[in-house]
Amino acid sequence: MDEQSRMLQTLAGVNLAGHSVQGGMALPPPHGHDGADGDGRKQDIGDILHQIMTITDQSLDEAQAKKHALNCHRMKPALFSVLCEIKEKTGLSIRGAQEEDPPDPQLMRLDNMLLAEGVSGPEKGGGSAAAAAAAAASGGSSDNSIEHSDYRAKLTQIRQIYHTELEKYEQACNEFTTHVMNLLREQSRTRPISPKEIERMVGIIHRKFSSIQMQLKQSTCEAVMILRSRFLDARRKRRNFSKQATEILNEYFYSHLSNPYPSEEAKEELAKKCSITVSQVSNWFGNKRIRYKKNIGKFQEEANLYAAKTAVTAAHAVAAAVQNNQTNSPTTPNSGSSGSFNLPNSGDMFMNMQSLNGDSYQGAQVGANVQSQVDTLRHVINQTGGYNDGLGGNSLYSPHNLNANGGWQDATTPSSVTSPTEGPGSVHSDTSN
DNA sequence: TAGGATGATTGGTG
DNA sequence: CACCAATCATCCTA
Repeated sequence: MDEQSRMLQTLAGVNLAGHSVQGGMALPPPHGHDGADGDGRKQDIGDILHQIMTITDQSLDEAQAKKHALNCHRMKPALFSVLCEIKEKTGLSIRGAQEEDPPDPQLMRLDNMLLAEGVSGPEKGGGSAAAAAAAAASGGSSDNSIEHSDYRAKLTQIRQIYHTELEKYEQACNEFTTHVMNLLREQSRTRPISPKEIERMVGIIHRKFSSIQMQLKQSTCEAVMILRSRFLDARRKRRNFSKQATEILNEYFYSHLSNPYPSEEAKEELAKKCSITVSQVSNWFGNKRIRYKKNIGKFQEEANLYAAKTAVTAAHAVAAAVQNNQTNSPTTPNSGSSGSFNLPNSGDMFMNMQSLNGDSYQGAQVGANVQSQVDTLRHVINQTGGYNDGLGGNSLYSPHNLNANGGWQDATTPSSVTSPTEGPGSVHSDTSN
């Protein structure tokens, strides 16, 4: 143990003793005398250390004055060199303890996500990928643009908040780092502080701030996730179909009440006509079948309404077809014998009626369905007698096609005469219910 | 604002 | 895989 270490130990002992004795008492007056003897020297050093220890208790001006006094003290160089030596020894362990900080995987994940969501990264077109994903997920309905602009607006809002906060954090981090560096530089006059140490301290500060940044990124990610789920969850953004679409679907449903299972082609056509997706058509029919079956009475009026509509349409169709027959050909292609609905194309009365009305259902064959339409018309007209007591169960669209189990009867077997539109041959459903 | 209407989802079935 | 039945979540209207 060298002379300086011994001195330090002595100093420490004096300091502790002095501190414990003096406690919170006022500082002793600064010593200006020349401590030639050992006791005086001890006292001197004790005072210095005491001043260091109590410096935090003092006011700023007082501290500055004391600091200045310390810096100017004749013992300062000696003390400084002692501290340098100690630092040199402990410095190794500090350097050894300095860990390389690899990129935080979680932070990387958050960064990637924010980039993917368009929150971070280039400003222009931010979130367009997410919006496109939203478009794909929502089935491409017509009001998507409104949804997307809303989504984008909210995303922009999040982005702005994120960037503002990030900027604030960075600014605060820089300010704090500068402040700490100034402090350290200032302190380096009294105690040995190497540039490496300052660097290390800056590193610590940056790590602390980056952990705050990570929290910011995390909460931003959460906000984006909530936004996404809100916009992508179809349940949340449920929109009623347009009146026209509902009309078209209902017309099909009630005109195929004996077997309300549209084929894949029919679904596609309906989807096109209603500007909805095929799966929406399937959903609609699924819901409609269930709800109709559950509460037939409730749907009676609706059924009658659409039956009347169908009747009018059918009348027009028949008139047109008959006229067509008279003027063009004595025989109707594909019409088959009376009562035969074995139409190769569709047998889909509704579809063909639509065609006759000038709509563009593909594959419709006017002549092929004359018989079916005539039958339909006949059924409808016959049924009008039951209209008055519709609620009595003898109405236009009695659910005679529902079997005992509550399911629709197998349409391949002749169904109830109350079926207004379809004969056995008209089955075209994609199901075997 | 309550309650019905309605589109979508989920779990089970054949 | 299509369908049923139940259920959810939102819309709409009195």
